[in-house]
Parts: sequence; structure tokens; C-alpha cells
Amino acid sequence: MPKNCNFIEKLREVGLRPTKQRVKMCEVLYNREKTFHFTINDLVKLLSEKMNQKISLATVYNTVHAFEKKGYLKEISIDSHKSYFDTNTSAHHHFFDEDTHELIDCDESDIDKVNIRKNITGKKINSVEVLVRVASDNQTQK
Amino acid sequence: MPKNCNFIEKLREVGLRPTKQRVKMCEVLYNREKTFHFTINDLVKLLSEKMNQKISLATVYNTVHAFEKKGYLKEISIDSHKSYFDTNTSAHHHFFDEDTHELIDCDESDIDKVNIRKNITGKKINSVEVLVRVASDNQTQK
DNA sequence: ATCTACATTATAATAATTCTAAACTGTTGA
DNA sequence: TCAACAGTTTAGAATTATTATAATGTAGAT
Repeated sequence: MPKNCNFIEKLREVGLRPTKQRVKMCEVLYNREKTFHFTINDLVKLLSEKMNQKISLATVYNTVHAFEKKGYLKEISIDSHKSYFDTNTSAHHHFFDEDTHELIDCDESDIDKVNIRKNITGKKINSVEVLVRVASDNQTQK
Repeated sequence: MPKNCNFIEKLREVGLRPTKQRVKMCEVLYNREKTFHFTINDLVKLLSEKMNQKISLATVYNTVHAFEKKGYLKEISIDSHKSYFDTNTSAHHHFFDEDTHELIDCDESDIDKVNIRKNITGKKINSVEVLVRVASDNQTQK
């Protein structure tokens, strides 16, 4: 979903009703310079700051999942205890900063294309995800 | 932890007391031909089948985490809702079968070495993980 | 055999997420 | 314009995965 667009129209295009809550979520997620990585918790905090009226936690979950299904968001698995989402839905890889728990997009030029020599017989490849875990140089890591 | 070893000695070596429960868990995890991928739930089921006496859920969690800390197990993130563990602790990548929710080790020869051209400044790379999601060819996928 | 630190246990607590059922609201079309 | 319906939102309950607690048990040293 490109920034600066008419969110009402965009929502309608994929068959989602442009309700107040959904439009607000679009603004929070897509009216920004860079792609945005967040957990549900982050998003709830942001929304409750930026909205005058409150939004239900269940609505945030529903809406995030509706956006995900429609390809407006991508889920990233890093840590089994939290779901991270990414407003950049194109195929790309990530750095995960284990000090700050921050997720950072890789530029296409950062990582060479991953070459899969042999796939499981009878299956097709849906996606190839690379996660590079990084941390401060001067710190004990597991 | 190689199979066929004396688990009591192995546990002692890393400073874990070889209790009944821990030795039993070693047998279930490491007395097998191939590396083993499992969720806590899988393991609890297996243990309660193979043991005459019962084992507490909390003990399974504690012991899995003790093994992980000592390098006997590796945690794999695939899905934010479940923790998968792997008895193969060497650096290697995975296929994840989205039909069966099965995790499969990649052979070293299956995937070429991933070339990271540019890392985040001031950080060192802790690990590089590739996850290849696969599914049946004749099936609708997201 | 006894002691002590570490383990195990059942249960309670917490956290993340999903479900439920009632109230609400876009949208359609009369 | 407005009634009607289907999709949405909501608060709170339920569920699931995981961790904490505190009492009891046990391995290993003395």
C-alpha cells in the first residue's frame, strides 16, 4: 500500500470496508517515510496515543490479520513469543538486532540471492526467508 | 550430543545433574537415527507415552531450556505461536512444510552459503538462518 | 547416613491471542 | 431517504503457551 494514497479507496479495492478504525490504522501504518516493523503491542500503544477515541484490542488483532490476508502486511517470525509485522510486503530479508529487539530490512544489495539446489520432492517453494541475527561486538551472546 | 553415549556422563560434563527425568529426556531426544524436531507439546506426549511414571509440564520446559542453554538443543522460529526445537545444533537451514507443519533439515549441499555483503555497522553477526517454506504444488497457498 | 543445593512437582499466575455475543455501522437497493 | 442486512467493533471471557511459586524430593558430597 503506497503512502499518500486514498486509504478509503485502497481498502475498498481489496474488499475491506473502510471503517473509521481501519482508515486510522492505515494512516498510522503507511503515512511514514520508511517501512515499519511492529508488534501488536507497539501498534496498540501508537493507536491509543494518536486516536481520540479508543480502539479495542480485538479490533487491532482482527484488522492486522485482515490486512495480512489482503497483502498489506507481512508477518515475520523471529521469536516464538511475539509476532512481528512488516509494512514492506515485498520479498526481502531481515537483520534482527538482539540488543534492541529491532527488526531491520535488508536492502536487496545486502544479501546475494539464496540459491536452493535441491527442494523437497513434490513441493513448491512458497518463500525463502533469511534472518541475520546481530548484536554488539562487545557483549556476551549465547 | 551424539547418540549412543552415556547420557549420565554427558549431562555431568556440562554441569547438569543427571536426574531420572533428564536422562529419560536424553533417551527420547537422542536415541534416534535422524535429528529430531519437536514442539514442547510433541515432547510431552512422547514422554508420557514412553515413561511409566509421569513427568511435569514445568519440568519439560525447564529441562528443554537447560539443554538449550548448554547447547544440546537449538530453538527454531517458524511460527509465532509455537516454539520448535532441533536436536541438530550445528549451523544448518530448514525447510518448513506448510501442509504438515513439519520441519526438515537442509543438507549442507541443498543451499549455497548465504553471502552477506553489508552488515549493520558496529554489530557482529551471530547467526544466519534460512527458512524455505514449501507446500504441495496442487494446493491454494496464501 | 546426613546435609545441602539443586530439581521436580502441582498449581497459580501471566501473556499473547482468539472467541463470543451483543451492539453498531457501511452499503445496497427499494 | 431509509430500512435491512451483512460485515465490524467491542468488552470481556476463554484458550493456549509459557513462566513463577513454594512445598517436597533427590543427587552427590561429607
